[in-house]
Amino acid sequence: MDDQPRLMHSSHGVGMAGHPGLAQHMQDGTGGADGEGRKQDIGDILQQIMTITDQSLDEAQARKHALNCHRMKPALFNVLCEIKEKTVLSIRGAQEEEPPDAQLMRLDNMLLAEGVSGPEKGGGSAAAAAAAAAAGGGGSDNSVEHSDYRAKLSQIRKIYHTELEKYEQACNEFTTHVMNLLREQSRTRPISPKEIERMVGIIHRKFSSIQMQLKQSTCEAVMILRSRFLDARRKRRNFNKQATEILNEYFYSHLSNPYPSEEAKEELAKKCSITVSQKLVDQRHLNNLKVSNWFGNKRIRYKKNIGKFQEEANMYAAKTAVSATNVSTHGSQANSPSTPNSAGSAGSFNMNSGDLFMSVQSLNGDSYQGAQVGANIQSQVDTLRHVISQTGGYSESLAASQIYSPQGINANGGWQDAPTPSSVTSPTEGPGSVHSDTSN
DNA sequence: ACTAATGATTGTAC
DNA sequence: GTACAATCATTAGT
Repeated sequence: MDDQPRLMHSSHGVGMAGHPGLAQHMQDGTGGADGEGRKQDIGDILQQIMTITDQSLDEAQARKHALNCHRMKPALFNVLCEIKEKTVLSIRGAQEEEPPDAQLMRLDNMLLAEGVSGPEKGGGSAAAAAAAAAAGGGGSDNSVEHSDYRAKLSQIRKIYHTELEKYEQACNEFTTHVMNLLREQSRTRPISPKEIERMVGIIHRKFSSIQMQLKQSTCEAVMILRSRFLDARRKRRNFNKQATEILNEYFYSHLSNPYPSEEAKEELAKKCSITVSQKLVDQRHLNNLKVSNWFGNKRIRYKKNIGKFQEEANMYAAKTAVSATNVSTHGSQANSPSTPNSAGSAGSFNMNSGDLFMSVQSLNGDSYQGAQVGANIQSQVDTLRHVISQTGGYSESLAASQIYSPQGINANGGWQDAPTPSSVTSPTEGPGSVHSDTSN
């Protein structure tokens, strides 16, 4: 870095004298007078460079020292600094003081929210398992998934922190290096402390932009991880046995109208521990959607192949029937314990209880004389059909072949479109004993 | 490896 | 917006 004064000096002192051959060569080139002049300059510079090595180090040092000790040096230095400052400010003044970057803030927020940049949360997987257990209730199936996710996340976190540290260290090292360099140079060049400060600022900005890139790629990694592990769309998980049981119970006890209301869906989701591990979106809506999906699939698959589902239907029917009889013997309101929202869900279905009983009567051969049902509770109606099958002493196989005719489904298919659902399976005439739900 | 089951998605109709 | 039907994609049983 001591080349500068030497260079300046030699440009005056040596010139082209030492290498006439080169100068000659330069002059031989084509071009006008202007170009020739420039080539002359270039030749000068080349010459200087070549002669630098010829100079002795001692000589250079001596010259440097003489320059530094010159009595006019401080004054000249100050003037030059001032001029430089003014020029630099006029050039750069506008682009200084940029506002805090919104993008950077977003990235920071996200990293903080994902637990990447925040404080360490205990021992990684242990905390993850606890969190998963807390979130999923009885969801032992997705805790594995969660811990896997957490492990990957902490891996990202680790990489992020080491990289960040590396960058910070490099930044500091580079800053001190540049500062030292500039301080050193300030003895021979007009460099004010202010300029050093500004240079440090520039360096920091450069490094923070690198940091931002790091943050951005970390965010991307987290997003990819999220989508891989937590996006239920991609990674389908079967509901656990208990959840399927609860849903099936509801389905078969509402077979005439298997359309749970929003409230019912919510309750079912809660009961089944169907929870979506996404805090940012409307979780309740997603949970309900899962229940809706299940019912949609169930309806369509049941309708498509009723025979296949008969056994299952009888099983759940027996289950709910038992609980229903238990409830009724206790003299309480006729409401299936598994279907607390049944009353509300019976609204849209285009079939009344009377139709149901018509089918019930025909199915059993005899007309139904059994226990009276509590008015308009649709689930009770459904459930009682199986009470009949049980108290009537029908064998399982017989019940399977007869009881679960799709009383709610007409020939056109679909529960909803059935204008006279009973007509398909029960041509036998018979007035329904209950006509409570005719509001639809 | 093959297949059935099953949760999710998509397109269509109302 | 919802339901249905078809389909996709994954899981689980063999």
